[in-house]
Amino acid sequence: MSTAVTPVVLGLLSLGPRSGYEIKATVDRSTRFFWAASYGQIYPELRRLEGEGLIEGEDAPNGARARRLYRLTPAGREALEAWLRSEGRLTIELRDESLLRIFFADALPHDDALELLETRKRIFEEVLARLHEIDALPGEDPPFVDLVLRWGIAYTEWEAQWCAEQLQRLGPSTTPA
Amino acid sequence: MSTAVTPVVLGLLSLGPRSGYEIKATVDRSTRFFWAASYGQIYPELRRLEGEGLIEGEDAPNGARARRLYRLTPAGREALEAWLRSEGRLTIELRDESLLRIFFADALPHDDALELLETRKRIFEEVLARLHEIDALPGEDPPFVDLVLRWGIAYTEWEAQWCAEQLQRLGPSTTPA
DNA sequence: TAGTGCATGTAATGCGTTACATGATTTC
DNA sequence: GAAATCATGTAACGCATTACATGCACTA
Repeated sequence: MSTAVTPVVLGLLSLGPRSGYEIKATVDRSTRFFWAASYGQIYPELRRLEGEGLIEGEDAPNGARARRLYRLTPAGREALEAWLRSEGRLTIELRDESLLRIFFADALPHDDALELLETRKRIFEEVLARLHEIDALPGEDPPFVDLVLRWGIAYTEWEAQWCAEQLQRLGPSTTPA
Repeated sequence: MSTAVTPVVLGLLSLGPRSGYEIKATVDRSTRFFWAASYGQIYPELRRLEGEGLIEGEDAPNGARARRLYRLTPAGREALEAWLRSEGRLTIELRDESLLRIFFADALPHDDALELLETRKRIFEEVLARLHEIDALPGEDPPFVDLVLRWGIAYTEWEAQWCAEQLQRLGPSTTPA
């Protein structure tokens, strides 16, 4: 499980055979919210994993358009399960520029500082809208895939709610007429 | 505001003069939860900012131990305020391996999948303990610095709570005697 | 026929961490 | 006298994104 993309590739292939392009597309509407991956990582990784026998590729062109479908091998499934069960510290990292601004908001007049909370609220409301769109997409998801989507929605709602509460608490900003 | 460390350095110096070492130490018990910074970024950045006139350094050795204190210049304060008010997309990125595992947990037997939720819960409970320690540290924080600490505690509690609820919902795991 | 989506791939770039080097001071 | 902490700094490395190159297929 050497690189950070390895689990995403193995995991998505555990849900069914896919091409590199489809892996990227799936990442973009699912894991990218908490685990991003780019073409520059995916394609080299697919070849590496094939070389190691964890996945196998099969040419499946659409007409004259080249396309290569990958599927998990039994060894690949074992590697995925081993990763899911492995011990050791899990990376959980956040990089949140909005929060950083709020952290330093004492450098601003009070109303401008509240504006930062307003902005944060708006950001999460926009994310929430996008998550609802994804949720409305047809097709069943496996239970835990769905659970993580629920998490995304609940978390995003919590963030927006938190901002709303703080805005309330810190006094209605002196809105001009 | 060219690099990612710039706002942290300017922001922390807006709270009072500090050395590079102290900036790193402050980051490690405050912003690192949502905005990390390493020596490899901080020291070069301090010199760059001094060259640009946004901060100024003053030698303030402790005995024979070299030490250089930096403080914000008026231009630096303006740059900080400009950044706080600037428009454009804010980076908000999450990298959460625990969530990634839960996302792919359908590959495991149900009880092992629940184990992943248990692990996530424990992780956030540990973070919460560390945040409470930081909270108990003596000294007043500026209002918005404190607000972000409150956010950290509330958010972490929410995460642990969410795990607890899902564990409840998905059935008590068949705990062996 | 022009634009968008499907499909694969890589080179360059930038960014940030890790690890190391050095040395003084305080604490046990 | 050893270990931890204060203090500054950089080189190497790895990782991930960005941008580009290429070409087919479908649709408006």
